[in-house]
Amino acid sequence: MSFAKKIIEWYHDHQRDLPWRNTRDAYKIWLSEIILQQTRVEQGMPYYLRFVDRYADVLAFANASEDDILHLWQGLGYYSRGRNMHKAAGIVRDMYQGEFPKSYVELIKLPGVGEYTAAAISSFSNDEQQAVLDGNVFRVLSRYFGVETAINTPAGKKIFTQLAKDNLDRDYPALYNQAIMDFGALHCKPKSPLCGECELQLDCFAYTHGMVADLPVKIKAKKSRNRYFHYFIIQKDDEILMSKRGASDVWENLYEFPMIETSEALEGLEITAHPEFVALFGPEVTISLLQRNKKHVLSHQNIYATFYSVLSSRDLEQKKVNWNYVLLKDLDKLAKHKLIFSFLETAKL
DNA sequence: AACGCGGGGAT
DNA sequence: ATCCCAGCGTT
Repeated sequence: MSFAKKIIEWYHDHQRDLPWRNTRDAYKIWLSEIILQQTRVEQGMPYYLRFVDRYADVLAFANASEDDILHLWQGLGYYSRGRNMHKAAGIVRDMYQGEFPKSYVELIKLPGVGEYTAAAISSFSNDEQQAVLDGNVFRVLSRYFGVETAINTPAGKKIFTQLAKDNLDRDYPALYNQAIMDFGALHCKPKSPLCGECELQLDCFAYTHGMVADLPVKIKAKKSRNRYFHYFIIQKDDEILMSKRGASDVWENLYEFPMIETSEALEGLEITAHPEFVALFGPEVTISLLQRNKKHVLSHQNIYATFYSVLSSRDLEQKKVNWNYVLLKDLDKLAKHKLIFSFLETAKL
């Protein structure tokens, strides 16, 4: 029996019932695929349900504002996905008359849709013969066929792309793609895979050679850097000063409190001697510490955030173009990153 | 070819 | 602590 048939056989007995598998609507499949990029099914599920409920079709999605999309995306991470989705929806509205494309060659042109996502949507919505290659597929193929080339190198990508294509079930591309990903997620897991009860055991290179724990090979990421953020809570009557983050850094276009970044950790109220602080607030300022060195871990950096309460007599709204006073009761409506919304949950302003 | 980009769960 | 998740875009 072919590799594909064995995978599909496993799938018949073990598949998950997921909402985006019960539709051929390319819009809904697109929604699920973008949400699930680098995101576990359990984590993405509530977001998927919220999005299909709020935006029933791509036109509703396109006609929302980017702020609205990011607000619904809040807490899911990798926010460029939300921004790119909004751009893509606008393209589908303006260039495709609101009809979501279903072919690989059209899908891959959309922002946020790469090779994996184009293969997934075109096979699931239109039975195109496109093999998906995601983290699950890399792992299953490397173990079963014994490929030791690192998966996160161009050479590895080339080998695995070919291997994925060669093993695609040409008669049932959608079924096979779903099957191999579920097999990787539920059975051929990164840690403690279920080899003991695996029907593919005797044909699996890694199992027969005692290399299951060694595959796939992956080049390790470099170490995270440390950053120190100082956030200022500035209230005026029933309003609070908020700032919208710019490009070329984390959390692009999300809202937060006005802040200063320093290259080293600071003690107590040392921030008041910082040139940037003096330029913003001047000498006539009252400041107090609210929360110190809250650690926030991203995949590529460690952020240490300190929160201060600030009373200033200056007109601070004009200090920066991205600064604006927001009614406290409207704070919930802004798209914020986790550091900010989790501070607000405990702060009770 | 390498890097930047979140947040959370499993081990 | 470390790994990795239905990856993509930029440099």
